[in-house]
Amino acid sequence: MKRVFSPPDYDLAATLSSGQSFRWRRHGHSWDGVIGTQWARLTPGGGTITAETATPVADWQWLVRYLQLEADLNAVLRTFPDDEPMRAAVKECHGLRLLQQDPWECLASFILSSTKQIVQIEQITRLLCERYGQPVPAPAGVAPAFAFPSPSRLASAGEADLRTCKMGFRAPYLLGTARAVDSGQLDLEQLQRMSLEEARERLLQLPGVGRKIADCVLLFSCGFARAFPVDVWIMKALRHLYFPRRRVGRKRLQQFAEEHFGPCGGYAQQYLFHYMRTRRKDAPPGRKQSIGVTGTNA
DNA sequence: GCCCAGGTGAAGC
DNA sequence: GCTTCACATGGG
Repeated sequence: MKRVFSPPDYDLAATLSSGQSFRWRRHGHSWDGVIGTQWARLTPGGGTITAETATPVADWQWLVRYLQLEADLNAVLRTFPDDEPMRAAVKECHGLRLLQQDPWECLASFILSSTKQIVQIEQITRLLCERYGQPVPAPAGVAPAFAFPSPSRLASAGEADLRTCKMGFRAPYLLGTARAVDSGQLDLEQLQRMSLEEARERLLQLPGVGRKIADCVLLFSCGFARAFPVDVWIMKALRHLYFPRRRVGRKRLQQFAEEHFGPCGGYAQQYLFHYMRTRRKDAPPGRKQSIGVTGTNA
């Protein structure tokens, strides 16, 4: 089944490859993935996104919500600080969006993300889904598709068994968190009804979940646009762009980010993150590319 | 071989 | 409070 959407200013490739979700695979111009229990192929072109599914779909709300097709991007961009680094990042990453993901998949994926490169997180989650996920219908000729495994399925797995998915020392974290969610100790669906601070407190009680991963879950799956994950890339970006030649610790950067980037700070964070990661690749070897204007190189 | 990767938790000052 | 270190695994 096929349906065409026309969201303004939507860079699908940037959005799906910017380290929010780890389950999309590019095939030519198209992207194949699984949302919930639905296989989907998304193809951008000419200001549209064409969605194909393997089974008939009466209501596309699940996709509209996941891709945030009705979100007002310009309203978000207007909240960004009017400084040179943000202008450069917005210009460079025009059309980058935030997804609204399933909280469990998001939480589990980011527990697996620590000190891993994105390409490896993609590999681990793929192995995890193939081993523990429910098969979902996919068109003939494409790779078998799987849903993300449920908390209860992972809660009943053995740690050694989980390690066969190459997650290493993260296995006990994932297992412990799966058990906490499966037992009802934490109801992920309730998080979005709490304050940001309270929801974060609840997530921080899970094994393998610290400030950064908690903020990723809050931002990418609970609708807290202010949550601002600070990872190694963002630390590098903030130091370079806003604190050149000063020693600034992680906590201090976190505090600066919360004050400086405003109510949609998480969006701004994603722009900076993607900007840093895509900029570096076309930098000539052996020479650092200047990013943004910091005053010293203006 | 070395260093690093969308970190966290425990142990040391 | 802060800093340092171990934790698996793979890529450059």
